[in-house]
Amino acid sequence: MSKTKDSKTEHIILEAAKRVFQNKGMDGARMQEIADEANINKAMLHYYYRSKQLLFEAVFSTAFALLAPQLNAILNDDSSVEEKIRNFTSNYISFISKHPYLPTFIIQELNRNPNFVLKMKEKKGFPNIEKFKKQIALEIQNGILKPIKGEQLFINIMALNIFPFVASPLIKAFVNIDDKAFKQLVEDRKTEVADFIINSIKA
Amino acid sequence: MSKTKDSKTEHIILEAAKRVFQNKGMDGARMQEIADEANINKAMLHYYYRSKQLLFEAVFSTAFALLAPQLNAILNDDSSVEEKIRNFTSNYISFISKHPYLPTFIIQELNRNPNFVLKMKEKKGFPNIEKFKKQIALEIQNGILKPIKGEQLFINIMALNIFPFVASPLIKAFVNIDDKAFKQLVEDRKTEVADFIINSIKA
DNA sequence: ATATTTGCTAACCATATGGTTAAACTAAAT
DNA sequence: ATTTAGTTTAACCATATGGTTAGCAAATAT
Repeated sequence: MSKTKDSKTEHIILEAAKRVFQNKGMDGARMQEIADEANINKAMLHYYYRSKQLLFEAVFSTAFALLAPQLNAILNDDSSVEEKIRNFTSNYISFISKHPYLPTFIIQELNRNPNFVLKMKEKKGFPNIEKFKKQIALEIQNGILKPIKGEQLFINIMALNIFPFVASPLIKAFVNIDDKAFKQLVEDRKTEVADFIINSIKA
Repeated sequence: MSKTKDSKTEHIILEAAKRVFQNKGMDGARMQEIADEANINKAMLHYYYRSKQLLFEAVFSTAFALLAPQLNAILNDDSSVEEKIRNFTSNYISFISKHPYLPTFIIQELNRNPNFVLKMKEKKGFPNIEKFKKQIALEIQNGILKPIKGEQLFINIMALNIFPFVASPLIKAFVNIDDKAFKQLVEDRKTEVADFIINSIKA
């Protein structure tokens, strides 16, 4: 059996690169380490992806493309704000528990190269907050929610859901718990966070 | 005038290293860049700090020592939970606005080297959550607060206060605002966040 | 059957990088 | 004036690192 059109090697490289880049970041990652991880010759990395930068961008785009739809769920879905918050919180925490490095990786690399976010903004499917803002304003007007700016609520939802994963080493240290207890704590947050938010905003 | 005992150069190096490390991280920082930033010969870095690793640790410890007391304020202060939350939120956001790279730097580097957090834990003054937990339990018992676990509340407070700084490029993109509007948004959070939390937990 | 393309490897290259060294300079102590 | 101790510099070193090249073998096209 020969190679498929979209060479299997290319895919193996991307997977290996994902693991290494997400652990070490762009600056900490080494092309040799990626090659070792993929069990191939280092030259193959350049054969398929030309440069470290381009390989990195391939990994980053893939990662971002995985995350974006999760956010669009809360921004563009048609259910009520309360429903959306409950669904999002539960789904998002499940999702990130399966990809724990994702948010840290994305946030770290966007901080390293903020101009990078512009590239992402151009792509279709980039999360947009406008519809969400209108919905919040409407539910406030209808007396369902207490007054709050859509932007602030959105940031709060993001913060409460994402932060524990980004700051896990810090939290484990402060709260003085091991990995197992942390996992449980995060699991509890699936409902905890939604309750916390809704308690706060419901009129 | 000769040099003081604690050589001025040593201090200049530390300041330069702080700027470079906080911008580029351990992996992205270059000793030559730090030397240039300090306007000195690269060998001086090693003369005063032996190695990149030790210079980095000096910077990191300084940074952490700056942040820790801020957290202890909410954990060990004697005022009521509501007061603490209002004070902390306002103070912390003011503080970080002056040192915007601090939390990102610390979180990024702890993720890079989680075993590093153990070193910090040993130091006295390392934030401890026990007293806070007891206080929460007590105020719940007294009917002042709705039931919530101290750990979860603590994480929520951290998340709401710290996350916007850590994820600022992402937030600016999603909410579609420039630096100025972001600054205003963060300023508003000084009271916004406290209200949000207290709304949620007050019985 | 022959030529061409594709996937792949080992060896190599130029440069960057953290770190070292020996000598020079400075200022205070003798 | 000379010694001594601390400070600074230029030059250097070994290694790591991203990237390139020439060639080979299998597959594909002619």
